Amino acid sequence: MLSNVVAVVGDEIAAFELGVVAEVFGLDRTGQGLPGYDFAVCAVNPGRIPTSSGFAVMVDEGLERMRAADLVVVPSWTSRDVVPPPALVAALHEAMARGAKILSVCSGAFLLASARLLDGKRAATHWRYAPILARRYPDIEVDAEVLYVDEGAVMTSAGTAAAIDACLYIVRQEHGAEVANAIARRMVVPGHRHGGQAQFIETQLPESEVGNGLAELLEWAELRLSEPLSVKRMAAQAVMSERTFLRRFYTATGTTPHKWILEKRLALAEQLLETTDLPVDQVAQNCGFANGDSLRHHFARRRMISPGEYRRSFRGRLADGAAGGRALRNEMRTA
DNA sequence: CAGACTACCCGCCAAG
DNA sequence: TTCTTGGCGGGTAGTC
Repeated sequence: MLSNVVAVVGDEIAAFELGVVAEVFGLDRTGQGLPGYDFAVCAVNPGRIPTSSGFAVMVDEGLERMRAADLVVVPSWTSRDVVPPPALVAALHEAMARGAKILSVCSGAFLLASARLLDGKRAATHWRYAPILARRYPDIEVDAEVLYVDEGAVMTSAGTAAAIDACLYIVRQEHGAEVANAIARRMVVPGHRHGGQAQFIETQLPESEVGNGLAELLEWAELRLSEPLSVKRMAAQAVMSERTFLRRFYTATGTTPHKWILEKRLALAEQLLETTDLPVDQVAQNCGFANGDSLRHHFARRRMISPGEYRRSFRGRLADGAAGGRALRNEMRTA
């Protein structure tokens, strides 16, 4: 039975992700007949820790607090490009060996991956980071389409709000659906959400306005940006004639399929340029551009800058890893 | 940069 | 009658 829950943070806190964990496990609901948890937040370096949202949190506990935990949660991990502190990795291994369950949220999967806790396992992370995680750790089977993955001892969940689903899932396993649903009601969220995180990929218009069965197709296409996406193929996927598809597409998105895909591919290219050192030709391939020239052509035309310049200016502005992580997460939050 | 080729996509229009 | 569908033509844009 999980009764002692510890959220562990690095040198920067993702406020929402930590907040979700604290809301589910840290709030005393025993007065309403719901289970109580001994909840704490601990830090690699205790003290005043800034959040990515402009305010700071006081964390008193250090890593030794993890020794009592039945469940260790990593709500996010700031420095995805930096080797994590050995003491933190050791504490995670110790917790795992002791039989504690470990849960990561969003970019927290990078910490677990770096600590080699995900080797040979399936894992989830925010959809924007999934390709990066998969590339960096070929041994991990990254699933970009689910809200969370339960591998028993280790559990990973997708971006931001998927933390709610993952935490409630844990409660449901321990205490049953009734308890989990009661907590969900208190939080005013659905007790159990179906579907993958793909449903949160930003679309041109609110989903309610993307009718005509186009919403599914947009999701489908967005997950396949690296593949050839002709009008013919998409129309077939949407089970429509090409002419009707074009009309409905324009009605739903306000743009044409070709322009929509181009914009999505450019956005993906920007992300890869910012967060990886892949050569431009490789970035182009991963984004569905025929070659580097094609990417450079469209990038220059729509962004008024070359891919190389874009990468240099981004890296120049955000030289240190922490600032880069903050910018990425802030950008993600607007998605 | 040029040229051939291909795909896109939008007006038009007949059919349901 | 009004609306939607879907085939066709061909100018334009993208690809090689």
